Amino acid sequence: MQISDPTPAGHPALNERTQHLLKFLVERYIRDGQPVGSRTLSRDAGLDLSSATVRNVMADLEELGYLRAPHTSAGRVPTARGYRFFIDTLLRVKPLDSREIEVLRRRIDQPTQSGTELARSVSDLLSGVTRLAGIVMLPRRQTMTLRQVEFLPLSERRVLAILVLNGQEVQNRIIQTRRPYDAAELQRAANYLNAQFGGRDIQQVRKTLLDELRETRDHLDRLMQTVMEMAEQTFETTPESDDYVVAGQTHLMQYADLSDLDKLQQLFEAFNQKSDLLHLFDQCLHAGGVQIFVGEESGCGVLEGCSVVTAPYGSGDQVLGVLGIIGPTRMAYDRVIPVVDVTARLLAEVLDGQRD
Amino acid sequence: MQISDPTPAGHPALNERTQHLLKFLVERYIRDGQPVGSRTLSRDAGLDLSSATVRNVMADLEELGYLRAPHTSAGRVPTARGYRFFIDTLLRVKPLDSREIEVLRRRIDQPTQSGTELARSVSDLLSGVTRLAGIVMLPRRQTMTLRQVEFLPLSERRVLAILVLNGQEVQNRIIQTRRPYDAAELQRAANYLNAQFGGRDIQQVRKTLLDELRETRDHLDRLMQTVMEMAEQTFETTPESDDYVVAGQTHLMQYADLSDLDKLQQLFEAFNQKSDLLHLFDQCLHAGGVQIFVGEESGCGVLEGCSVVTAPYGSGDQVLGVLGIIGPTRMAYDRVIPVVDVTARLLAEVLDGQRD
DNA sequence: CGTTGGCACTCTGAGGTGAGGAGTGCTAAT
DNA sequence: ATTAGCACTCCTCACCTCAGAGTGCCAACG
Repeated sequence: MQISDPTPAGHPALNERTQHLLKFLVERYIRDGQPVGSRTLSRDAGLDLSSATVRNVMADLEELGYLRAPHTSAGRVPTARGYRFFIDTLLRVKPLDSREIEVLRRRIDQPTQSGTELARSVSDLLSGVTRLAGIVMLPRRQTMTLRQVEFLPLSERRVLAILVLNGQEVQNRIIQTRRPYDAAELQRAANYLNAQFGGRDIQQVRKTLLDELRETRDHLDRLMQTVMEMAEQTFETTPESDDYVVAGQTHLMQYADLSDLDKLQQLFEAFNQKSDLLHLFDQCLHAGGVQIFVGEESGCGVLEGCSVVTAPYGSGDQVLGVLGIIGPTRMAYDRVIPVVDVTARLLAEVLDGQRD
Repeated sequence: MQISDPTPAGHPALNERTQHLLKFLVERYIRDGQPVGSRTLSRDAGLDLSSATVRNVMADLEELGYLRAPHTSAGRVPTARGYRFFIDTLLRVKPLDSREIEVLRRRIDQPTQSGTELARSVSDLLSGVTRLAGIVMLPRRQTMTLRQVEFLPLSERRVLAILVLNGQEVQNRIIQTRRPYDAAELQRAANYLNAQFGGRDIQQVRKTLLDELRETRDHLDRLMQTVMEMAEQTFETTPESDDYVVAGQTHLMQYADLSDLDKLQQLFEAFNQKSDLLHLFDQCLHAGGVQIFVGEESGCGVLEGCSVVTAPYGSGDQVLGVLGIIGPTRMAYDRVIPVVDVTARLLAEVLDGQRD
């Protein structure tokens, strides 16, 4: 597994002792959620140092921006920068054992009717295992390959267009037509489109057709006119179905770190809003591995106090989407990271399997 | 508009003055969210009574279970029973003016691709207008009429079944077949099904087919075998797509009445769980008008402190589903009720319009 | 020179107190 | 039946205190 850092920031060299103390402090804070004081470190960190010495080290770490003290006499807490350093250079991830992986695989590899359904079940899984909010972005429309298109007359001027994409995803659109079409005409148009464009990228299809239309303009034969009218609406703005699926939002209400109702509400609204998070996930599409955003690193104001762990998933060598979790900055990274990583891999496997 | 009471409870007769005071108190409490004291009522209720007299009346109302005092010196608050009486016999609803109705109509009567999309947009509307959580239950699968069915071969052993229901709703199912079918066979099977069962209720279709299968058993001709294998999976457990759609849950976080994080979390989980709420809405399907559940009247523990206002909507004389809102018990019923009522009517209109 | 014990200092959070206010219930007078 | 008056209760808030935790700094130590 490779973990990439979205905002590589220079970290000054720290001696081993300092690193060890920082690591211990972050781990302890993640475990207990309480600011960690010098005494605790002196006692439990296993370094045989007096609390006074630890205090000096902590003062240095605070100077460097890795720690901060909520108030004068309250021990120290990691800052976003502290978490960053912890994740980048101190964290040792616990790989999942094969039994756990098997459980995940079984839960992902269930027969599903649609991409959305699969995404929902995977995000459920993520949120269930991590007790955080799970997110699965759906395969992007751009990278969809047209497998088959069919037209079904519904009534006089309404035609149902059916798109089969990537061999498992089916989309419907209802088209209002300018004139009535009969079944035979529609069949011919579909045949033409399938013959010409089957296996091609859907965006490309759209572009090619538009170009063709522009060139040949008026002298289209009847078949091509039909094809054009159908295709125009079929491939137009592909229906923006749900772009991602969230599960387990309610888990976030349990973390004291986020218990401010206002913040929480803004966060939930961001989940519904989607645009901000989509932007964030877009950035992770081509990261080639687990990516972590701590606190406001994501550039997203509402994510203050939250971390996001993502991994792209793909079928074959093609990136299809991104999945991940959102939780409080104070989360068990050593566990969450491998879960996200493995889930992405398993999802890829399953998608590969469904390809025929 | 008729408002029906799900739990008709006998109310002892109250003299006019008492009713007036109760009405004023509830209205004031809904407006301000503060317990209302005898002085306030004596001053503002317009009855020219001393606070002492009012106190006597309030003591009676408390005795009857309509009011309660949060603590000794804190004025009175309506109980669930108090709200109930208020709604049943004191409330005067403010009808929407035609301009508001027009705005609603426009927002509902947008072209949509599917029932789910329409439901989402309507629940968005409900939650936006009322600043509560809006819920729209989708048309029940039972009452769906089969308009058309088509089969599309996807690969060797996978067939895409397309169901057109009620003239606007389209459903897809991918079917794994026992043996390969070619397009012509599938076409014949679809033709048969359409001819035999077009316009019939989908559950009925399923039942009829099953019966037929049981009777004729082994001596089915090839066409009927195809039909059976297809139909079996197509009409089987109709895919349990989302049963209802919720919007604006986050609004509920703003009400101090519900600001207990634990409660709120349970409530949100109930939204996801769906089963409890579905049960509740089922009860409203045939109520024939706006129905209101105050507090725990719904029988649903998590709805403590919440009220639910529902109305069934239908197309023609057929009930299709239920829509409504959920909010704190302390809500502006005089405004919410007509909004829910009118929205249900408008949705029915729109559905009628889309029928062809 | 890094490390340590000691000490004064700061800040939080829990618990206690007391005044002010709001509202009640009761009673006796109207 | 209604009302004024009064004693009473209870909440809220501001204020205080005090113990506990943790710090920063300094001087001493190996």
